Amino acid sequence: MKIRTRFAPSPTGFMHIGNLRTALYAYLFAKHNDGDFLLRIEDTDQERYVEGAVDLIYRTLAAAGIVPDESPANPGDCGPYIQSERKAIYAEYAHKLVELGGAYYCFCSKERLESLTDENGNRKYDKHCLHLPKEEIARRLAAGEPYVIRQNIPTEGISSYEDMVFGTISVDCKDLEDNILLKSDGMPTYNFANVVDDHLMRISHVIRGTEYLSSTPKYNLIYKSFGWEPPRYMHLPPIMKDAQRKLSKRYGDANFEDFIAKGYLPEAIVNYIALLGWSPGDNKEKFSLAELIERFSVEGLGRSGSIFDEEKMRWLNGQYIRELTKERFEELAKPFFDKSKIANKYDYKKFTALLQPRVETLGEIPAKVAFLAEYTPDFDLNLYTNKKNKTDATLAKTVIGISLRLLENCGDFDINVLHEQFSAEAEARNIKKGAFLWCFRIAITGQEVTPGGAFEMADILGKEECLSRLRSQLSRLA
RNA sequence: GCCCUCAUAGUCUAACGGUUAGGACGCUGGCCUCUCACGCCGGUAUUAGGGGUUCGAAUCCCCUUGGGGGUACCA
Repeated sequence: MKIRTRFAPSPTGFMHIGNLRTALYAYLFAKHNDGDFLLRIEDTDQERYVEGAVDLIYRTLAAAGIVPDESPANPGDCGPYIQSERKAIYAEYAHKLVELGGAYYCFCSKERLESLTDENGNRKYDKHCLHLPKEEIARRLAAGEPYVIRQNIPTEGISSYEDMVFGTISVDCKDLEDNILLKSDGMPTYNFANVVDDHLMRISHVIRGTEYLSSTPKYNLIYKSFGWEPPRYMHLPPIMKDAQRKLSKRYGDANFEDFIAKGYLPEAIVNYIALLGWSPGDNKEKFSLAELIERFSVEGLGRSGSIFDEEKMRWLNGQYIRELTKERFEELAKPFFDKSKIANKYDYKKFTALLQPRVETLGEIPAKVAFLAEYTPDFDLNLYTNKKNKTDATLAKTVIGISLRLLENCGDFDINVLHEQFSAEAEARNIKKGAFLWCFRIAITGQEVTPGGAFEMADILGKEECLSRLRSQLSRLA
């Protein structure tokens, strides 16, 4: 039998890292086994539907490199792939399930349901409508009375299954309730839709979050009533924001698009989340999507929740940035330069070579280059003092004088040539190279820390700017 | 409350009865070096607690504690 997995999000908002990871694992498992991966939209709760959410799901999967074999946009033979468009299918199967004895009509009012609440605030449906006479049911149905269809859970017995991650899960039927399968608006609940769809779409392995771990026996009872073979299950532990809170869609925690906007690379995000809850078994940390498909295994899945750690993802992202070709980095960095204070000033390309080993996310670029636009000649003179290189303002004055003369007399503004001239001059004057360059760099940047050395800074600034800055410094040191 | 479930450093994880408990992030010391960064070398820190079983337990069993999930006309 062909392996078929699915990602079945409900379009209710952001795609956070947890949702993406579920999709990723379902995709990896399918592809590792030469199977199909499908996308199904679970929009049976119209109240929670969020405009644009479906689009976001497509965009996110695409950015992550996850391509569904079947989806609403690219249907196979199991369509429609949007649950709200499958209403008639659910109704048909719900009524069939009633005939099979696995479900029954319920006409109970909200008030009656509420009256079932006990002193502890717990409520469990009492199967009242299960015992309604056939004729009464037919009459009320014919009269157009609103109804729901409930699952008829056996009053005794144990339902269990073998989860591929957690092992045997057993639940006593008496702890289960006759849940609503088909709502009064004719829409199915998740409890029913997931069963019908997974069966009809020939899903072989259901991969989803642990929130369904203990309700799966209940779903298997439905498969049983229909006489269907249930799929295999892999439940995934949650990704946490901290020790006690799950990542939340509602608050936009750790959402994919935000990370992209902050300058994370999709490959790095995918790599990071793949390792959040799955281990290859060895110490390898960097994986391309293709390698993940190759290596993915159920044995590597963990059973406890994992806290999302942006620090580590940032580090991984840095690794990816450093491996980018120069051209690719320039391309990716450009929008961030355009957003910075030096937008359209200086030569971006001269800067990208300096920045590539110095940023872990592209979003750090604007802050790293801002100083160029913020030069003020009256910066703190103490910057000229550097213990290790034994420099101070007095030495700086000498160095600036020499530098100015060299720069004024140079023909081409070639930093390699200048570098030699500066070195020779420093040596002749018995000034240590480190000291010389420290003073020079401070003079032209006004910054203690710069993303690059003195000559690299000079190269970016250009001859005229260097001259003007050096002159301003010479005059204040005079 | 009841049911399901989880538990190795601050974080992600390896070990599937026998290792000085391994790797990574973080933090930190050093090297490199014109500052910063990259890179390289080193260090720090872990089996939640208590009982068993066993020659031997992070690993198996029980209890406790703590965490997560479910208990909806949400998914």
